[in-house]
Amino acid sequence: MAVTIKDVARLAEVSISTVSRVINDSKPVSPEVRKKVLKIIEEIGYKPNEIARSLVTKKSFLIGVIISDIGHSYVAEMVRGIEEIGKMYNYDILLCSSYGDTIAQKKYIQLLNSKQVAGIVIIGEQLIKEVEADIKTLEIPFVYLSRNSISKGTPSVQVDNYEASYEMTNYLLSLGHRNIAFIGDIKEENTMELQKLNGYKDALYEYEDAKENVIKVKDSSYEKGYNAGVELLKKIGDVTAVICSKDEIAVGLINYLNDNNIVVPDDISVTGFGDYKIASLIRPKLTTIKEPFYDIGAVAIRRIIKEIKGEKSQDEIIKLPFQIQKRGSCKKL
Amino acid sequence: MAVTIKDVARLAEVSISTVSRVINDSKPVSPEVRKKVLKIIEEIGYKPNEIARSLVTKKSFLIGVIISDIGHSYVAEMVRGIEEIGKMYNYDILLCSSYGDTIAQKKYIQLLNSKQVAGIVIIGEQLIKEVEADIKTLEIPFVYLSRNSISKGTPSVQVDNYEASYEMTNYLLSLGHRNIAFIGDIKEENTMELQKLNGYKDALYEYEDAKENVIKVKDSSYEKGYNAGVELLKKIGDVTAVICSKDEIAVGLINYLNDNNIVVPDDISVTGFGDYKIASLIRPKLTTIKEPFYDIGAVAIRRIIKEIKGEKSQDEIIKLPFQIQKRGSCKKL
DNA sequence: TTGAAAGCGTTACCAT
DNA sequence: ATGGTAACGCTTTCAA
Repeated sequence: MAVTIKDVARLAEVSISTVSRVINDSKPVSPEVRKKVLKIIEEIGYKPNEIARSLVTKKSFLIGVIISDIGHSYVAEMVRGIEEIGKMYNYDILLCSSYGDTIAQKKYIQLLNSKQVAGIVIIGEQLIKEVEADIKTLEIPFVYLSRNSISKGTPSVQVDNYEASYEMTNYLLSLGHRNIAFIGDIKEENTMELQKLNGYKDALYEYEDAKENVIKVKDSSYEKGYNAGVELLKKIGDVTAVICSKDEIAVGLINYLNDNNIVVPDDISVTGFGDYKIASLIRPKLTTIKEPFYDIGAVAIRRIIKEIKGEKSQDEIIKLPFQIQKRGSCKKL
Repeated sequence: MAVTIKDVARLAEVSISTVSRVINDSKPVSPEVRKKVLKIIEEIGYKPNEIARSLVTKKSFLIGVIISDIGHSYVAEMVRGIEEIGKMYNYDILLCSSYGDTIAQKKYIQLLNSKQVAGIVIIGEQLIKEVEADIKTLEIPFVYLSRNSISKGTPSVQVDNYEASYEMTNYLLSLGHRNIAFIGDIKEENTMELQKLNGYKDALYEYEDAKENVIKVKDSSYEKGYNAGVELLKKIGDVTAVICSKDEIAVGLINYLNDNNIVVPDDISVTGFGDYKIASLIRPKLTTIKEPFYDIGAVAIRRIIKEIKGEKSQDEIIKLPFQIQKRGSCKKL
């Protein structure tokens, strides 16, 4: 049996209330007593039982993080941000992978609630309204993070996708490209992808000689990017640059082009979105939008901690700055 | 205030003991009463408070996972395995990233203990004896996972690195290569790297015309692999194939060779170790040893759960099968 | 089969 | 400034 507050109290010859006060700095304790208690604590290596603590305070210093899949490097980055900043405030991370399954998400939300988590972060491609409703009834501070979808009225942290896409398109235009294709996972609900598409379109709009070319893919995977290459090839000679809405798509596309003896960037320029780890590992290195995933996680958890402390946050959606990473996959025309 | 066992008891007109028995199936309850209780539970959506439960049972259904860095894809894979299998047994994952810092690891061990975790998995490049000692005093089931170091007498799950390296070397030999270099992060403590080196050496030993060439790197990173290329180039023309002890090293090396107009696999064959995600994303695709990281995590957690249930495990080190993934980075001489 | 009550290790209120 | 004690929500003896 581990040592408890009672042992400390007995050995220090004070009441457990006093020991509690010393541990929590909750009420004044005379210096001598404090010293004595601290000494005993040190001696017998007492550690407060967090479980008992949580039971009475109803706070667990646990942040539930429901993710789609830790295998995605951007998710891992976000989790890092959440964890590292959380730890600074003594919060620990309870990890739950849903693999996009709504049932699992709902189950985890209940589970997290029963573990009395202080906050919840959901990271996923999409936030189902049902899940959102579930979480809101709990009155637990929460933030939704995605690289993909937007949920109106839900606290979130992200970059300005429209702006990023606009700037990237402009960059390609400035390089002399006029026939720039856009490959994206565009669905009605996928608002971020739509924002990117709009940024692309609006940038092109300012150039009379620019031509729009949109290829839709069903999801944002390496394979879909690879396959999109087939459709793109029908347009080659025509298209000189491609904006991909995700790095995976770009990498898949580059591999397809490579496998078909089309040289990036000599024959065609390619850009991505995200700046995942792989972006600087492949050859040519990928020109892409650097999304600050770590910071997104960090800001999300800060926001939650703020809310725990009672400071209601201001904006629903916090926008973080992005950057264009110019690398070898693009070339002046 | 959430509904508690008392509410259920009141509404079902039974005692809380009975409700408890129904929830836990711990003692016989008459069918009618059970049904009534279950109905109420369903109706009011009662979920037992896990915290209160843990307090009395001293079990938390939490598995502490202390990792180096979730950013490494192999770590992410292991965590996936741990999490997914853990969930099947109702265990949740408490994630702690140490970034290799011993102090942090020790702190987390105490923290996990105070949260009354049922088991601990440590994933890291190295397990410091001090940390190991700490954990062993706790008498919490634990497993150490690494892609790198071995800790004698510590429960672990891994592949047979010697065998894998031996087979990979043999594969290259069978392709006609005789001047095969080995690049590894070899330090005294790094026993896995040493095992790989020995596998390589022993395989070569059987061929009289085979030549040994070992390049040591300081750690297993992409950069070190890239830089190892410099040293390797001094030997080129001579060396026709390179075994890298990690995929990162191999990818770094391939990029270096690529940047210096040396064609893989035409001029030189390269192999890796791990089969991280990137291995099949780069061009040429990397021939490598597929280590079953997901399964390693899965087996580790199974082992812990077994131990929780009182079945002491058999072997200290469980060996899992590996596979050689033959891809484009190697060529017949 | 069921209920009453003790107890898990804390915190927080109420006295003193 | 300090101590006593109820309460947190549950499990688990002990009796009935």
